Amino acid sequence: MLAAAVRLFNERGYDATSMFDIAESLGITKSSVYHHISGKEQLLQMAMDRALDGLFEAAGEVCALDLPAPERLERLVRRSVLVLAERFEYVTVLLRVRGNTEAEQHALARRRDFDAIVTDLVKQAQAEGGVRPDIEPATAARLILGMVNSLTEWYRPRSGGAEAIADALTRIAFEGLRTA
Amino acid sequence: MLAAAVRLFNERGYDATSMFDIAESLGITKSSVYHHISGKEQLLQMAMDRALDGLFEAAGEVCALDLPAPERLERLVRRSVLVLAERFEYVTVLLRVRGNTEAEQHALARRRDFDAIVTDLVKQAQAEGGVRPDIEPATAARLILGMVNSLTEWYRPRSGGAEAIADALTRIAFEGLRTA
DNA sequence: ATATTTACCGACCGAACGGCCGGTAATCAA
DNA sequence: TTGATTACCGGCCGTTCGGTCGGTAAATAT
Repeated sequence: MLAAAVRLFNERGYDATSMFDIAESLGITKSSVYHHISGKEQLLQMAMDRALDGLFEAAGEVCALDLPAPERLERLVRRSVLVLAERFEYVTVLLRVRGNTEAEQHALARRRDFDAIVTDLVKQAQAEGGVRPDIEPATAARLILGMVNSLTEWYRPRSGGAEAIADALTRIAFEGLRTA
Repeated sequence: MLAAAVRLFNERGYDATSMFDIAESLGITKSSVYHHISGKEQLLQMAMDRALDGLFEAAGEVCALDLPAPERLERLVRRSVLVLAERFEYVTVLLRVRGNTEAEQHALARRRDFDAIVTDLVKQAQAEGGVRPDIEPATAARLILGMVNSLTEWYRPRSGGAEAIADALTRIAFEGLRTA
């Protein structure tokens, strides 16, 4: 049922999806939906949590590795792509919330925490050398994560392996498009 | 008035912004708003057009230049950042629409056209050499544009010049983060 | 001074929404 | 078999929304 709701949220947007729509897509009535969940917002909350938990799990594992910072950064970027692909619809929901409710604001705060982890990794990588120091760590982190998060706009789980995308993305992020 | 509406659209989302909200922020009543415009959707339409027109103007100018493809690609990426910064709130609105109405679908189609222009530029750049050929042009274009578009999520017009961001972005896109 | 246009308003409408309630039918444990 | 739990439903409620309508007052034109 969460899956059905999330699919609709992504098709038409959270606000534009009614409880009736969700019920209809499950072949039951609106009342029956309320037998299983407490309200529309709970569905949103569950979706966002599923996305955030995946991201933080990846961050925790990567940060625990005993590797040079640039290597950890690259691994976290790659892992983020894979998490996004794996929990695609949940992350898509997450990346679209605007902070209209308390639950959404809490999710935004967790996103900022994740950003801070990546920013810190960039800073470390610059200090250790191996990552160019002429770009502000926060800017670099946001641009790279922006690239990762943009997957929600066009990546479709069917369209080839996430690994290929992760390769292309990390290649651009760390080596750039230019050959000459 | 368009500016006021767009600001609210970006603060709370299009659906979550009522005509009353817009009227209130202008110090007039809802009825008065309808004296100036035909409906909520028209405001959205105008906002999206303003964003798309800027993007296509940039694309038209850059494509007309007599330069190597890699150079044109880099210039278009940079110009896109500047357009996004200049028409920040309008582009933000544009990048959030999900295609729920006919007008939104038309806007999505125009966005795809813009993507196609960038994709084509990447392809040309690969053919001429100067851009790595081991990444699918469509993938590269989407990742780079994703990076550009992510600005709507964190860039704030006050926070320093757009040129600095454009520099950082094109540097990452074309040369990558790595130094070693 | 008069006529016309422009900007605005209060009151209202129908539709859609999230959510609630009382009741029913199936499932399952004893 | 019976009692309780689970899943489900139709119908309803209060609210909010986008949008309309008839009318008023100020500005502008003649």
